[in-house]
Amino acid sequence: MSKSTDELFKNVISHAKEYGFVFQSSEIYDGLSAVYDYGQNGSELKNNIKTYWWKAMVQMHENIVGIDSAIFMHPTIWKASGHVDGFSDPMIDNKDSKKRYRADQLLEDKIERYSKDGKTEKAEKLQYDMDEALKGENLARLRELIIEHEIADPISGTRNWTEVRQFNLMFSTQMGAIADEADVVYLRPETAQGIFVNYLNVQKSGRMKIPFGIAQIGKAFRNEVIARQFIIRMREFEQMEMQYFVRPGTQREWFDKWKETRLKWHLALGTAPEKYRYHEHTKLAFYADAAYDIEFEFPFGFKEVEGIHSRTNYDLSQHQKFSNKKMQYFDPEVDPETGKPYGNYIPYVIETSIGLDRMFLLTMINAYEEEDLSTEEKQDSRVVLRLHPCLAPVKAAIFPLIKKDGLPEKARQIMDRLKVDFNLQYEEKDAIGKRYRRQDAIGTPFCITVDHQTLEDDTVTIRYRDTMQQERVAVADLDKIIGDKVSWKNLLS
RNA sequence: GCGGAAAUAGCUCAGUCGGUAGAGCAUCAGUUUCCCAAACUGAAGGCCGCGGGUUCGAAUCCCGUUUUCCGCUCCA
Repeated sequence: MSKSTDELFKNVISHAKEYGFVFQSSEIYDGLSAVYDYGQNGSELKNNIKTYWWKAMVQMHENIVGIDSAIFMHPTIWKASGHVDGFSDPMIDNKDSKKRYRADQLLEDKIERYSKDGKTEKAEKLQYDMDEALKGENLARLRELIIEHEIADPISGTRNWTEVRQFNLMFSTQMGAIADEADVVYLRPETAQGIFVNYLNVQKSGRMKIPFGIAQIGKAFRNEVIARQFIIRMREFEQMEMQYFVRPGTQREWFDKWKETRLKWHLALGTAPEKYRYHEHTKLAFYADAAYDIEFEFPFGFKEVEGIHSRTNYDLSQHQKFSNKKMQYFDPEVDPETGKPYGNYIPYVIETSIGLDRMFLLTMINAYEEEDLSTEEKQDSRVVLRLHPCLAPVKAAIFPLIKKDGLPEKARQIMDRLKVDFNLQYEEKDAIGKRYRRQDAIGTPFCITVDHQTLEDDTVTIRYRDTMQQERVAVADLDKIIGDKVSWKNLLS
């Protein structure tokens, strides 16, 4: 990371706090690690990003519908999805090599070696001890076994081990008043499962025909081992996911289509294309048959913003198995090869999953500019957020040029009419130039100034954030001028 | 989780040898009425992250802890 980009990132974080975009959670109590709150401008920006996504995905596609599923779900769902077993391994670190191992894996290796060396008795004894420890979830016992059997790190060769810890990325809590094993529920680690378990409900009640999609925006929770880099990795975060259900065999074609469609969505905001790249997963997760990430070049390097995964029929098949409910879809369309309908099958799924918080950060970084406005006479600069007008938290600010002569009253009148349609701010404090700069800092695309001439001919000046140019326009035309620039048509057509 | 660094006003940061905290910007009120950070006057804002210890005395030294950043690690 070069000094200047490092500096830039720090400045964006400071700016985000100073102007009410992002605060650390529970700051007055020293903060809560890797949890953040969105402030008055941040929540507006975040909502606008959500709206852009929702409109692009749901509203613009006749065959995609949205849902809003609960964060709590039946615990068995997480067994079916692989989240319970797949990420609750006992881990141990070697302090010298700084490598992390699965404790049971280390013991298994040792058992194998005992067997090979003909020490069958020892092998059996260790196997028994280990099974007992695992069954009882006795982590301390697992560590004892590693120490007792003098297991050394294959890299460092030392036996300088940490405690054995259970890493489970899911947060759990109890449902019901009495704490009981059976009442454990998890906070969802992804929103996708809420879509899968509702797939039949939506398909039937919405009379959806394949291919169709179900979209959802919502919070997800992961108890990350380490969470850093501001809001890049948070313990509580928000995802915007769409699962697209397709006929088996067509997944590649839809995968390619969504891969392109999603990148276009990003680029429509005006981001330089070289800031984005695809990253192909070479090592695929157990449920996937293809996976690409859309990565953005953050100041600290390219990071995943969105994943497009071909999830096969893994999730639906698993839910069919665990719930004993048929997850199949009857496809009446005629297969040209056989001349018969495609019939019953479990659909394949293409997933697009974007991290809303990362998208938010990306948008802030992209928009942030420290502009040098110095002339020969004086030094001058401004911080401006060049947000797309559709995303800007405040669409326009209305200023009386001065605080008297009836100008504030006139400005209020205009404000009252426009605020029905647009999120506006009114300011009369300080010199006009300062007010302009304050709006630049939060990315407001327009500033409307009411001056003495306004009282005579009902015209105002409108000042553009990006060019700092001003124009004199009729008050009556303001709705259209602002409306045109902040219309979603600019992004969706 | 390991190693390193840091934490002082809303933001960016000073703070000497251990002697009870400052600046710039920002904020608020007033004067001024001006189209790109104007000026002037005034005000508010800090248990120096938190908890211990050493000391007559700690923002400063020591220990612990929390949070943040960097590297490694992790990320079904």
